[in-house]
Amino acid sequence: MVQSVERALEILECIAHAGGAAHLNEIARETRLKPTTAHNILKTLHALGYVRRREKNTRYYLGDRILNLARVAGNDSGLRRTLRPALEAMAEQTGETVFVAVPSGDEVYFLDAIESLKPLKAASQEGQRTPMVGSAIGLLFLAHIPSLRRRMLGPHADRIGPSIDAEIDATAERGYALDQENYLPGLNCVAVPWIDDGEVRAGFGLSGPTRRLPLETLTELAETMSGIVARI
Amino acid sequence: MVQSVERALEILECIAHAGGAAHLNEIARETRLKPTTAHNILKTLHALGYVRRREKNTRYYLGDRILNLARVAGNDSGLRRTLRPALEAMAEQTGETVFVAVPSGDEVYFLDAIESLKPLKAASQEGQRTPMVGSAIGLLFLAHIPSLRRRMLGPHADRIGPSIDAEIDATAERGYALDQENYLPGLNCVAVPWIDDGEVRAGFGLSGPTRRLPLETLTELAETMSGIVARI
DNA sequence: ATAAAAAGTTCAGCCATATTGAACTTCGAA
DNA sequence: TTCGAAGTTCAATATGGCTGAACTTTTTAT
Repeated sequence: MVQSVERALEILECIAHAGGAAHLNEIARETRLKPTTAHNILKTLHALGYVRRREKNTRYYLGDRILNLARVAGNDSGLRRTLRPALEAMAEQTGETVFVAVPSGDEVYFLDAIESLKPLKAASQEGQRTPMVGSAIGLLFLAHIPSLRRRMLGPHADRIGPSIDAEIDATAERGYALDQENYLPGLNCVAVPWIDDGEVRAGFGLSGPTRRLPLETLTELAETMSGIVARI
Repeated sequence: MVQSVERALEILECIAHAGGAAHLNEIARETRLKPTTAHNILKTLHALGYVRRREKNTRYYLGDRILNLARVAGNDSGLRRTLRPALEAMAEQTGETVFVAVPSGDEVYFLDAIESLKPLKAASQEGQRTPMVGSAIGLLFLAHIPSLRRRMLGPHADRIGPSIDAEIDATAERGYALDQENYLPGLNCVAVPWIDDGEVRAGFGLSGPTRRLPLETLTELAETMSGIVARI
């Protein structure tokens, strides 16, 4: 492991996590680097265009050059377009709030969503991010992407939550993920994977009030959703 | 400058440049690194999720984690939506092929375009990339973004083309960029900047056959386009 | 407006760390 | 199956990055 590479990327993620802009000391604290070291790396990132600064304040911003890589690495809008019909089918057939999410580093990113039309409904989280641990959709990714699981949990899985490892195993076993009021009391979720070219590229989720979605209903919905996904 | 950070990013750009996948030796050759060094850095990038590998072959691919940063750094679709009306106005008022482009690292990226309806027209380059040097739109960015100019040309500007420095100065002076058959014989272009919050975020370009677009017409078009941009 | 505090930047020396080449293993073409 | 090419590991070494102290700039408080 090349130390400074790891640190540089940690700094970039740190700025991203702070919403795209951060102060040197903020970054240094967050990454547990000495301010001087953080400064050195930021200077490099700045010189290369991956980080920028504005006249007004002393913050460090993420630079456009990152988009250079992203445009090749993958394109969200293409993916969204591909999956939209399936999402619409799910919304129609289930009547609940449904969404598409992708693993984005150590977090889950909500790519697209359709809200239920019912008076009591789960909110769309389109454009938001959520930690991997603690949601059905995150569980889904952890269960299907071994490298992610290794990176996130490693040997000290228990620190995050007891039984988390067992939960992931159960999810992997049954193929889809369930969340019964873990993410939020009163809210239940199911999530099924979209597997393309042998790997999980995205996940479809459905959430709604517990009263409408008992365990039995959730498992039925998982079947319905899997059926739709299979036809993509 | 932290050397290994620079190298790591150069490697990522190298993979991106190769279309998203590359062999170790390819990367090592391109970046002028020893294969072992490249391997070390790639191993780090791989462990962190910025680079991935597939079972089938030994190539290194760009990983999804980069999108993590890109989602915060900026979003092309938002920008495109903002600029679309202006682009449509230009298409209507000029009748030529018009486009929106952004600086993307050391290259120009074509974000959006509307093709002329005339029988002889410039092609849309939407989604493509082009070097900074050699096009009106690139000239525009070089003239308006000092840091970019420094990075691209540095002290040895003459190596790239004679008089390139003079051309950039002239572009900066008049505010918009011109290309008379430099990019392609028979093709003329104008490009005007969109300045937001004190900095160039994108550029609007127009191109068409030389016969329809003599110098005088080009300067008039620059006025027209600037007027439209000012109203964004 | 001024001063004090906080934040950011520069620098030179030292030691940890990345680099290196050589040896080894795996992959892929013939 | 063989052979050449591509990828990976390892230990030694020198390089390059880290560090703290001193300095400058920016921000906040009075």
